[in-house]
Amino acid sequence: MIKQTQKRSIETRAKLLRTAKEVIAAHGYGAMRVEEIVKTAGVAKGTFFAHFKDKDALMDLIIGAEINALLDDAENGTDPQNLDELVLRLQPLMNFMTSERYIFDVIVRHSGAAVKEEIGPIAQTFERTIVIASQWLAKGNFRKDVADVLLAEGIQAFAVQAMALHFCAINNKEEMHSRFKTYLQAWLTPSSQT
Amino acid sequence: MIKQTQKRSIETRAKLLRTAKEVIAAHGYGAMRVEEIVKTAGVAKGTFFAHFKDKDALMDLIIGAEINALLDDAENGTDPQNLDELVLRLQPLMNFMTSERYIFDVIVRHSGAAVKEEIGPIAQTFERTIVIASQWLAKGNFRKDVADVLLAEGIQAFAVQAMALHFCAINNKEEMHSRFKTYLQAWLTPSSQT
DNA sequence: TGAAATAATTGACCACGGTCATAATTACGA
DNA sequence: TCGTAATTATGACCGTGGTCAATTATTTCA
Repeated sequence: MIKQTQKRSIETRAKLLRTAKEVIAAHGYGAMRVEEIVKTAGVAKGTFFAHFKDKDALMDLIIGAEINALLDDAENGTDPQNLDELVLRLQPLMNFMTSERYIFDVIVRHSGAAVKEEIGPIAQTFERTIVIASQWLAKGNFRKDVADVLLAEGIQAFAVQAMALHFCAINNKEEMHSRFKTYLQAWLTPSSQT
Repeated sequence: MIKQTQKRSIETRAKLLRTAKEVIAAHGYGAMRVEEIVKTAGVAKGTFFAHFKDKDALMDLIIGAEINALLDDAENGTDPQNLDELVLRLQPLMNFMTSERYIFDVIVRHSGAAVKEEIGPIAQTFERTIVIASQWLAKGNFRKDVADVLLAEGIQAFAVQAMALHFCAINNKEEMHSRFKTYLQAWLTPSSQT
């Protein structure tokens, strides 16, 4: 049986998404309430859950889209050739991911796919990041004794670590990036150590 | 003004903790309900929140204690001298952390301290892990071109990465450990690569 | 010992995510 | 154009974490 999606349904979904983005723009991600969205959009609460599995799924969608936009930016321009350029290129991404504690939590929760068949938007951006980073590594002036994909996964691991530590009250945004650089220096250019 | 804690209060808190552990033992961490605990313990719901900031704080306490016990085990015996021994020594810890999706989420949420002054139990175990691991690294046959503490932080980052990827339906427990080993090989013994 | 001060407990109440039987709307064949 | 089936929307309702003014228990001290 082929399910026919009615035009009405598509419009409702679009309206919910639009409203969600407005609410988020106004009050931030963590303050987003399903009840506020449905009230603002003028639909019943049940309608929301007919369109999105749960609140987290909506967040996955919206945050995933934001990350993708930032990855688009990161892909533009000449490939980073060294450590500083690499760290700099990833700064907007990490800044967004740490702009709210709630965002970081959602991202970590969705960074691994729940089911093989259905990889969520955020999990897809993680895979995309690996692809992009390993291409940079292949062309740039980095360690060559291990596979680029493995190196890229390491970059991701260190980025998560630096971001997680950022949420200690002691650490600020600047420390996050410099810590990240320290990690990558040891990871990507081991021979350059003194 | 010195706040005096009454004996009654200490007993109530102990009863809540005991009951919580029983409930968890019976149904798992993720299925733990505050309402079930207070009902079983025979106290009002408000009493629970007079003793613990929120449900997460209780989890922080109980899971932190469990991790500490596993770290005690890991500290015993001769220090791991090579990669295989290191990975093997950390297996019980990683197995516990990934035994439930909910546990891993709680751990990640608490791995960074929220406030400088008050570092929670789980965050403390993360610091303790760094100390233990860097001592192993100092004595064992591992890379010496960077500080042991930095290397230890990397181990933690890769462990988290391996555990996060474990929750993809595709990956099983065995893959988690072998993936972890692959990471550590590139991280701890870069010169050994072909 | 009794009354005031402090500590601990209570449970009705709220917030908010999520469910589901029912109703309304739309699509489609005759 | 009507009747029927499929799709979508509705909102009362539930589960559960968390709050707080009121009540009860305990301590202090004259």
